[in-house]
Amino acid sequence: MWNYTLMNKFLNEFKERGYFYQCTNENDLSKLLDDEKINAYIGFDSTASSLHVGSLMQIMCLRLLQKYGHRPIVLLGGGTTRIGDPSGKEETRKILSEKQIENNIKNIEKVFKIFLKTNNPKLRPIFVNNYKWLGKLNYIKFLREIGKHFTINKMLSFDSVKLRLEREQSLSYMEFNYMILQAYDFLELNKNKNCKLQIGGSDQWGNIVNGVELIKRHSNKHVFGLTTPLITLASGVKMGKTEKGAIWLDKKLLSPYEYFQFWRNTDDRDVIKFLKMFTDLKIFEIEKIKNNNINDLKVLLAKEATKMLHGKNEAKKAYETSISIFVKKKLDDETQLPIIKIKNQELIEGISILDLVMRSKLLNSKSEVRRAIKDNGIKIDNKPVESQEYLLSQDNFQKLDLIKLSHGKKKHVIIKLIN
RNA sequence: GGAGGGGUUCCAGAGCGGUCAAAUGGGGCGGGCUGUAAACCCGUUGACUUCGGUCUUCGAAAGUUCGAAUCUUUCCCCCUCCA
Repeated sequence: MWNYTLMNKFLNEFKERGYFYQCTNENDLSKLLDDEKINAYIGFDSTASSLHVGSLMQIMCLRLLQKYGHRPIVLLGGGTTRIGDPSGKEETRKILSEKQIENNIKNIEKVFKIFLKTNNPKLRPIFVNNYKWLGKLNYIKFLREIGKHFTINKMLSFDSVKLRLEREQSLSYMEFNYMILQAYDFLELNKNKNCKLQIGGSDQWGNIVNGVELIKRHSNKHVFGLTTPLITLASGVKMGKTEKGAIWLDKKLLSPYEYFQFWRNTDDRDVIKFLKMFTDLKIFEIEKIKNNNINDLKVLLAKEATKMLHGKNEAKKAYETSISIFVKKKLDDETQLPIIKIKNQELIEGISILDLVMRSKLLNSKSEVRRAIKDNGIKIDNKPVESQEYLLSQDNFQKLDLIKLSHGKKKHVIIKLIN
């Protein structure tokens, strides 16, 4: 068993925080990290316009790396996104247009500029787009130089391929090549950016190993791969996906308040784990407080996580919004809840509750609203609306020019009167 | 290329001429209990509705029938076995 105290500090913390799953050669990597500051990369999927919390652990890995003086390389796969990774995919992906991919990449970069912000120019993240090299590959040359290092026998044995074949799901030749392209990315980054380590989720193991071996065969250099575990929530669901939609790391897609709430609603069993994984709190500090009131810890988690992504101010506002809703049950103008404006004039005729809820986007159809009302699920200022005939009128705004419209206990919207 | 089996509402999966907007389970949503947790219990889960109904859905199109998810024909897709 490897002795923790002898292990490289970065690796040590990497493990303590729960990021570690597998490594191609732990001892040698530990030595390398002791001896020099390296460049390491992680590739990110660019099929959506933003990343969601499912990628957060990878981002945190780069952040940690940076903290120990190593330089992160962020690969946004303009090239591989055009192909699609078959790992864990039930079906062939749809192919995105060039424009879309370029836009996605631009937007995703912003997230890294937040998480990997630094004053040290030597540690600034390097952004690379593999389309730059993959886009101009010469097929024959590529087969001769790179393709010769891969055997079909071996490729067939990788889970990403094997599973698809076993389930008799079709796997296109295009997708079959994905792993070679990813291996080639590593080779390219090793040559041009002196990148010696690739990190990825455990599902990337096969792809990463391929890269390590390719570099060994092609350039006779020893590089490393490191994977993180797949995080499943205590409830058994894969992290980051909720029925309502993904937890995006972009305030245009998910408000800071909703992001805060996501963390605030963490399952009890996951709280300590998440504090370690997704905050900057020191491990020993977390150990000290781990028996504190569980709800206080959830608030701490939510505050820290929100602060990291959206900044101190937004985090504070998100916290205050949550307090005003769940504790004080009072409204104020500073809220981060969505605000729906209505004109005084509209109140003369009155606005039907059906239309109002539709405008608030709290629900998607009038039928849903009717049902929700029947189930006591629609509330105005915490009082259930009793009839679908309910009309919003000037009477609702006697005291304040704000009212709160809610669906259930957790989804709220502010209705604001304007002239 | 030959022989069979199948495509059903978010998912899995029943239905196999009217009583079917379609059983059941999962998931989702709401309510209760609580701690903005878990577990549990209850309700709900196509759209529109003047709450009487109306409209659109069972791979696609055409047809038989008073009436089709259910029968026929053609087409598309998936699977199993044989060559």
